[in-house]
Parts: sequence; structure tokens; C-alpha cells
Amino acid sequence: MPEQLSAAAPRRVTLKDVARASGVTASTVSKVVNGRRDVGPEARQRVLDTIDRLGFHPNSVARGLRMQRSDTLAIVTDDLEGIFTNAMMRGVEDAASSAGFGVFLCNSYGDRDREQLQLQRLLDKRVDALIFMSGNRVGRRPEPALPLQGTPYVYLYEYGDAQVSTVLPDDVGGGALAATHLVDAGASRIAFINGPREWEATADRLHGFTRELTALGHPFDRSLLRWSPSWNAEDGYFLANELMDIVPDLDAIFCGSDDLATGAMAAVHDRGLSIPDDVQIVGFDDRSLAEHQRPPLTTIALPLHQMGHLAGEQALASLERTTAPAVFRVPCELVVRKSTRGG
Amino acid sequence: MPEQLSAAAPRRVTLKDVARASGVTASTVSKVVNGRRDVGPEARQRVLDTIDRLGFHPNSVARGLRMQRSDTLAIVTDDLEGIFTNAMMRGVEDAASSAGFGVFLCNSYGDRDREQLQLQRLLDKRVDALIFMSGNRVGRRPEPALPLQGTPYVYLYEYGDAQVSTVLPDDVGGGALAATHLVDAGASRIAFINGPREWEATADRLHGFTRELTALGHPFDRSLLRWSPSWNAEDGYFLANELMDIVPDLDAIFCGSDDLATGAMAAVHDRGLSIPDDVQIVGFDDRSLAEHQRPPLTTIALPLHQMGHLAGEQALASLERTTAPAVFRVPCELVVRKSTRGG
DNA sequence: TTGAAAGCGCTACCAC
DNA sequence: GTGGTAGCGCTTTCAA
Repeated sequence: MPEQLSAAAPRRVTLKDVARASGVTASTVSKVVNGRRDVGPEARQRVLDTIDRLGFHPNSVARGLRMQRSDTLAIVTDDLEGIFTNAMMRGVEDAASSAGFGVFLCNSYGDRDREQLQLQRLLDKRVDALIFMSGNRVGRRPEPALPLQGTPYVYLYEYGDAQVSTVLPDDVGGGALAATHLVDAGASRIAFINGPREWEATADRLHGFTRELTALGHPFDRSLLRWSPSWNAEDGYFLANELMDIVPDLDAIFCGSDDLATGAMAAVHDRGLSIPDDVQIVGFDDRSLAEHQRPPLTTIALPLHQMGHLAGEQALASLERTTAPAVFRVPCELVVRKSTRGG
Repeated sequence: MPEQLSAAAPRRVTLKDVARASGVTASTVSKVVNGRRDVGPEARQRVLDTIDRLGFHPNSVARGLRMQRSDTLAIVTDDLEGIFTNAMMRGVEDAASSAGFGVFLCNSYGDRDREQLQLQRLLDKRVDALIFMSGNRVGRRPEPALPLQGTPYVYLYEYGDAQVSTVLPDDVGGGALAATHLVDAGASRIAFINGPREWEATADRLHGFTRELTALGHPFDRSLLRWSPSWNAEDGYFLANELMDIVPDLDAIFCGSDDLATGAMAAVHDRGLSIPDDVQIVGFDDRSLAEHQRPPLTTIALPLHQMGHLAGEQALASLERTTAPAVFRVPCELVVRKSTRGG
């Protein structure tokens, strides 16, 4: 009977195959594969050659069973289609990949039952660590929907009350960045269209913004602050108009999102004013739409990739159980384009 | 010595624990867990109770080793941050999740060496099937960077020359949809700002568009066709202006992307014309920016979630090795908003 | 330096 | 119906 009848799924070569073919036992091959030093040079070479010749690759499942670790991370998110999730996931994947880890992707849709189901599956698969990532909000999240049996986890773009490592953008610093830039660019009557009050980030940004303005000798005129009910362009348009009605000599608007900024720019245009000559605009987020505005929008970039990367690293680090949990505030970055005079 | 010194990572309960605690052997427990019928009712009940009491969950790694299957899919993409990847991934995750499968995420950055590395890891982890997903283009891709050892795979939003199941949007139908809608809406001088020539999709859309127009008794005037060098708003703006210069009585523009349409709308506005009263605009893709345009943009929605879902299902189906590979064209959908008079 | 043996947690075959 | 046994592919003592 021919051994390889179906070429489709040939039996994969195992440790034992290598052992047999190089005239040693499985133990020795295992040692070679794992870089142990207690193997004779000639035996090692023979094994190495055979591995190459046979194209042997260790079965991770078997190794995982034996080692009680799977070299696998998981991202569980409440919104796989959130506008920021992509970039963060790429960061996580980068970090995991560099360490030889795989990453599972789970979407809970923010539903607790679903999260529970997903978590149980992940625990059954023995993932080594979890990353809870929020897609559409920054805010406190409840405990994981399931006791995690000692599996370590970190929060990314969200936080809980547990003793858990947490990765967030530095919103305070982001606000300060906008303030510095606008003052540098010669603005003196500066308004702030902030995002919705419910979002923790908005308080932080306001704080950073006003504090920095004060430090720079341009204390913020609170009457020029607006809390937008949403992050959308429509509200940016409306609020910018409202501001310009009240203060005709307004010369700069800092917006809590690129969408708000887009609306604000439309409002400025509609009055026949020029950006940045009459009014300078700064956005927040650095979504792709920012650079395609006319003029291209100066904005504060959320460090999404770095945040994801850091979360991945922290998840990995948690496996060593050596470091204490911490909260990380990743610096935002000022991206100067044409809607301000700076740069 | 206390058994549970570290509460952090208690030993997990195994099949054997359940067996012991219910006075049967592992075999019997296994049968119960797997819903076998050859177990006595009272034994079954006892086992079930114990499972519940102890909180037993089968170890997937062990099961995977034994069964030679991991209940795991993998997505390998060349662009994790592509504007369409999110939605497709969610579709895949939905399909996988419903079947109790997990999904690995891999980013090759379009780099062949990286893809090779990733694929090898996935094979080592014994994933059951792969989904190759393109993030930023529709086009022929080379063979997988590694012989897949019989692991089945499908293409999503890209295709190769192999005998491989492939999931693509129905671009021909999408073009036709736009034609029908515009004619219904009373347009008679219709232009088409198509995407770049290199993209396979653009030829398909043009074909569907013109064929349908002809069928409707409004043959397409080829002089009103433009091939944009990019998908961006800038080019949409420029080309729309060019078209309006040449044909003053233009009353509709079909654009190959929502970004192109955004540019076209700006051009129309700049001339003091009204949308949709003077000129109707239809986009393509249905990205989130579409519904926030002023007026909100009528567009042809790419069925990204459905495509991902279908790809997931096909990957799952390929495990049964019963169906022949096929290429699927998932219908686009007309989303009527305010930039056209239809609806 | 090498290998025999045990075992990670599970399923399946085949007696009883 | 039930359980003993073997084994999935690997790592790790421990003895030789």
C-alpha cells in the first residue's frame, strides 16, 4: 500500500521521524530543537541536517499541551469596527508577532453574555494573556464577564477598577500640545469646541489645554468653551457659527475631533473667511480625513499604534509576573498641516 | 502543605478530576461531554452534576492534539489598516464565532518573507483553515508564500490563479445599480468619474454601468467618462470641474468612491449649483463619511460584512472537503440619501 | 552526552 | 453501558 496516497494532506513530520532518521531518540532531537547545551556536536549536526532535509517544524499544539502555554494573546473588543480599533490592533499584532506570539480576535459587541462565551473559549484554548480593548469610548468597564483563572490581562483604550495594567492616550498632554501650538502660531482669541462631557477624555483635554494656556500667559477665556453633544461635523459647524457670532475677532478654534474640526472649517468658509489667515483650526485624532481637508488639517494625533504595541508588550510582560501593574499614558503627537500658521 | 497556596493560578479541573469525583472513568466522562449515546442515564446525570459543581471545561489544546484539529481560522492580510478590513474581519469573526471557532489575526504588510514566517507559525499552531484578505486593493495575488500542507484556504477581496474559493464584491452589479437609480431619478446627462484603471474593479463597474444604461434606453456618452488617477477627493474635485466646464447641462455624476464623490460635491457647490436639484451625485463604498456629507451622499455600499461572513463560512465549509471551490460575487447595495432625487 | 519513561488532557477502540 | 489501554507530539527528569 502506497504511503502517500492523498497528496492533499500528507502526514506531517514529527520529532520522532527526525529522531529515527538521524539515529537518535526523541529526547535528543527535542534538546537540539530547544537549543539545549547537553548534546554532542556531531549528534547535534546530524539532527540539524535531518530537520532541514525533512522540513520538520515542531507542533505547537503538542508543545502547548506539554508546556502549559500557547504563545497566544487575545484581543477582546466591544467594537471591532470602531474607527480606532484598526490601528491599535496593528500595534498589538506587531508586538505579539515580534515575540513569536499569535493573536486571537474576539468581538463581544459590548454584550456581556457574548463576552462570557468568548472568554470561556479563550480560556479553553489556554491563551496566555488577554487584552481588553474598547472600540468606541474611553470609560470604565466592568470586571471581565468571567473569572479569568489567573490568566493575566491588560486594558487598552479603556480602564476598570481592578489592579490591571492600562494603556491610554495622554489626553492632558494632547490638550497642552494644541495650546502651545496655537500660541506659537500667534493666535490670541482661542475657542475650544470640546467633545461630549460624558467622555472622560474631554475633561483631561480641557485641563491640559487651559493649564498650558495659562502657563503661556494667555489664560483661557471660559466663555469660548463649548461642549459638543457629539463628535460630529454637524455639531462642529453649528458651534463654530455660534462662537463666531458672539466673538467676531475669534482667530483660532481647537476642536475635540477631526470631525468637529471639519464642521468648523465649513463654518469658517461659509463666512468667506480664510483658514488659517483669519481663523486657525486644530483638530484631534488624526483620522485619514484630516489630511484631505482643504486646507489639510493640523491636528493632535492619537498614538493608536504605539498604544496597541505597548498593550501587547505589557500583556507579554505580564507572563513573567515580575512587574507591577501600571497605567500608561502614551503621548499624543502634534501634526502640523495647513490649517494653522505654525510649523 | 496547603494545596492552593497561590490563588492566582489554581490548577484547572480536568476530565480525570471529574471522573474521580463522579466515580466513573475518564472514558465515560469524555462520552458525556461529547454527547455520546452509549452512557447510562444515571451515570450521565452524575457526571453532568459533577461537571457543573466543579466547573469543568475541556482543554481545547489537549483535544486539539488528539483530534488533529484546532477549531481555529486565521486571517492573513496585507494591510490591517486598510479602510475596508475592519468590516470584513467582523464578518469573518461572526461566522467563525457562531461555529465555535476562534480566529487568528496576522498582518504580513504585503511582505513575502513576513507572510512566510506568519504562515509557518499558523501551520505550527495547526489552524484548520486560512483566509487571505486584501486590505487595500483588489487584484491577483501570488501563491501563498509557503506550501500549505493541505490546509485549506480562501481568498477574500482578492484572488489568485489557484483553484481556490474566492469572495469578491459584485462590481458589475454595483455599476448597474447606480445606472438604474440615476435614470429612475430623472438624470439624463450622466458622467462617470471612475477609479484608477489598474484596479480590476473599475472595469467591472464601468461595464455594469454602461450596459445597464443601454438596457434602460439611455446609452452612455463615452465622452463623459473620466479615469481618475486616484480614489481621492482632490481628483474628484478636479475632474468634476473639468466635466462641468465641457458639458454645462450635466445633471448627474457617478463616482467610483465616496472620496471622489466628496470632491465632486465640493466642485458643484463652488459653482453655486445645488445638489441634487442641479446635479445629482452617487458615490461608491458607503464609508462613514458618506452619510455625513451635506447633503448626505447616495452611494453604492460594498457588502463588506457579508463578504467576510461568507469567506468565514467557506473556510469552515472547506473543512468538510465536500464542496468544490467557487468564486462568489456578493451583491452591492444601493443606499439612497439626499444627493439624488430617487427613493 | 544520551535515552528510557512518564505525562500534559483528551478521545477512541475494543474488550468485557 | 462501562472502563482499560493506547496514543496524539512534545518536554523533562533521571539513570546509565
